[in-house]
Amino acid sequence: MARRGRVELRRIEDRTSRQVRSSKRRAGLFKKAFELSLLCDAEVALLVFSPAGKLYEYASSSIEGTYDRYQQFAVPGRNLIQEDATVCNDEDPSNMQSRLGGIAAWSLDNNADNSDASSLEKLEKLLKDALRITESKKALAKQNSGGSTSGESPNGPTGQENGRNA
Amino acid sequence: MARRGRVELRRIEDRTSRQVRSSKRRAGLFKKAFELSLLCDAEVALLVFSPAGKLYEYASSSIEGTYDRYQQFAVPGRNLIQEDATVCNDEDPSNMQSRLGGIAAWSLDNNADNSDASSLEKLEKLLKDALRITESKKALAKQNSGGSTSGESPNGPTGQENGRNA
DNA sequence: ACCTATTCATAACG
DNA sequence: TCGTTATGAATAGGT
Repeated sequence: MARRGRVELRRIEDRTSRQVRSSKRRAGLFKKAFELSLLCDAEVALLVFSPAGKLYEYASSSIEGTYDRYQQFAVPGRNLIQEDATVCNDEDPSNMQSRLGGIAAWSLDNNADNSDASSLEKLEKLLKDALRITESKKALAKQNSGGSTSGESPNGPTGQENGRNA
Repeated sequence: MARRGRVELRRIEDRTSRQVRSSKRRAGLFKKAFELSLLCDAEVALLVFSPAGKLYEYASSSIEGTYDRYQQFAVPGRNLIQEDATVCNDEDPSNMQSRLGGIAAWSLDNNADNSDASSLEKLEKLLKDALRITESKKALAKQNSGGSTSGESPNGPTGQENGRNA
């Protein structure tokens, strides 16, 4: 009733089995990607094309944005804003945060499957609430006219992947 | 000597701990990505920026190539999402999941200072997209298009991997 | 789709 | 940072 042995590291030949595996593993992969971005404050972009040519995507911010950043890394002529990576901030539970937390929880709970009608209605409410708050905050931000661009903490070296650094 | 309980679904506050887990989870994520591409013959592209701004990448073929495919795939659909259900012959649970993941990520990324206009607009877009999908799904009720009818697709066995993980 | 046995991933430590 | 180990998490296969 379970795996007999270790997972074979080659392409699954059986079509049905491969499709089932694909769904499950994809869901797992997306969850892991989300958790990494959440727990470790990383910017993650993930694209998956199934053999059938179907697109699945995840991005902690946006695919385009992250890809842009990636390209900047690859091009030496581009200067990156260099700031220290001392980003240890706290939490600020706000009304918005509560709404978003609900959404996040829903998201994780319904990881692989979300075709349930009642769940969708609940989600819809969460989304509408969050949107309303967003609009309000946006209006307020305009009044203050204070716009600090989003900035992470880019470090220097180009195209470095697996390295230790400080 | 091990996990005392379940994993907290919150940003890791302790800096050292966060970095250690980041490394481990990143490695795990890359491994999963590799396995998915290999076992299920999927095309996978994964970009991760650590909070320190370091780039980690994995692609079963190439980042550029997959992103290219993504653009061709995603852009046409983006303009016509709200069309009649006839256009949406591809039910995509992960798409919703991705958007929600993005929202959740935004949530923890920006809750401390969500007075930034551009960030708010980004969130607004995420919310609206998610809402739209929710509405569509609700309207479609429990109609299931059956996913991929037959599996295989004109995708060559691209079993390459640039991964650098153990 | 759901369940269960088993492997896998990984948090806490040394 | 590396290795070990106990425990939670993911998941292959069956139902």
